[in-house]
Amino acid sequence: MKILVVEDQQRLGQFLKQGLSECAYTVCWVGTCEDARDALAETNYDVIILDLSLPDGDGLHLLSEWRGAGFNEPVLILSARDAVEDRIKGLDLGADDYLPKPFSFDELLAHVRSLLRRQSTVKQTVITHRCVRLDLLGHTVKLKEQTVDLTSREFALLEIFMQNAGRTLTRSYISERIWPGLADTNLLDVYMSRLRTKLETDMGEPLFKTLRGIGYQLV
Amino acid sequence: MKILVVEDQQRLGQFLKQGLSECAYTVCWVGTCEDARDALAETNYDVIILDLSLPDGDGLHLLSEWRGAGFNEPVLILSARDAVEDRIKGLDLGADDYLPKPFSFDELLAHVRSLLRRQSTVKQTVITHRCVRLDLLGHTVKLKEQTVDLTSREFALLEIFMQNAGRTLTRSYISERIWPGLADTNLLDVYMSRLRTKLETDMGEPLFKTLRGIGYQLV
DNA sequence: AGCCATTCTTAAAAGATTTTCAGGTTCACG
DNA sequence: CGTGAACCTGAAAATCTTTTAAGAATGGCT
Repeated sequence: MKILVVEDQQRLGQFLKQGLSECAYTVCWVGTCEDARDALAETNYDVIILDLSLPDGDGLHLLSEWRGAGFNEPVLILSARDAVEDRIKGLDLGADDYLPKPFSFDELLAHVRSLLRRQSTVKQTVITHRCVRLDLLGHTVKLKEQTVDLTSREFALLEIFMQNAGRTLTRSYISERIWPGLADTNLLDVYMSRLRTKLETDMGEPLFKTLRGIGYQLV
Repeated sequence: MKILVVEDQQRLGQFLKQGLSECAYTVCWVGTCEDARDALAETNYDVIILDLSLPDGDGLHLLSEWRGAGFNEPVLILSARDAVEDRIKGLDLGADDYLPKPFSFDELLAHVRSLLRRQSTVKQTVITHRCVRLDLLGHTVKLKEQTVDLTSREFALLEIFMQNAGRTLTRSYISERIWPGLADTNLLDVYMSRLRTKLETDMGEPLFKTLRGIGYQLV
């Protein structure tokens, strides 16, 4: 389970990162709005813990930006501001939970568990990786805000990679999934080439890494 | 939107019922565990507001009973107990939110809105109607256990009907959704015919009803 | 460097889907 | 009952997707 912590205070950020890590969560800790934007654009998170007072902007603004862009990860707001109006504003902007500072770490954990439990009953239908967003329900693909038209085989292939981002997938594993019984063809090569020409435009490093003799990997 | 309020204090219960009703929610107010059980067994609610101290039992016990039975309506716990341990216990038993008394009504509303919003983003991925099952994620259709192969246009057309089962859909509405800008063709006729031959096999009454001069309806 | 196996790319054939079109059927209304 | 508009259906044409196949490029190895 991946958690993004957006917190500028050094002490608290460090504390959260360490505490959550010890509970077997994968934690990414950023201290600015800009870094938070980058982090979320890159991968999916299961929960976002968001402090409102950030050096380069308002957390609430960041939240409404995300919701507007279609990100619907559960957000837990962390804030010293305990004015009722602020809490209402936060919830109405799309926050899922609100924990006033100071709080006990155990209580934070309980809130995180609650949000995760809820999330797990909801099937994830949008997968994001780098600047690629795959909507399984809408069957659409976006490459940094631009819609990319993929045929159904192309989509299926990309879906396998997105579901296993970072992992190495062998040729036979992929082929068997998309073209069962059609080994000994070079279909996979052809479709990898097509995906690359459609997706690997103006990107720094390539999206798909070839592992000679083994298979491929979405980096 | 239907809300179940479980609250034994006369004054507070009345206040909540009236306040929420004025916000256009349908409210059912009960004062005991027993009534709450009955109410939930009878119909679905979109949100449950649960007070912990009840005359005939503990609210937390009721909650764990529900979760055990598979009810996963969002539950907002309302409680004077503000000990951290109690809040943690409530959340871990399956509550989605915790509002300590006393609270402002506006804040309660914000929490309710947040819970409802989250609920609505939970997308249904399998739609069933009569003996037709449509899996939006898997992009598959089953007609009483038998898989039916549909092309993507056929699937899109069926999806519109399944999403609006029973409702009358005008020709222009459907056409505009699937073939934007391609009015004045008889594509809809052609595809309705195809869907019918694929789906209306050995069924009693037909699946699609034609409303002459208007459109169609999934019955 | 030179070789070989693997992977990449391109083009064209094969296959499937979508669209068009024309003739047939049904239904409401006079 | 005849008429016309609306709807249905089958089949051909156009388009798009998938597959096949063959030469080019690449990378590891001696």
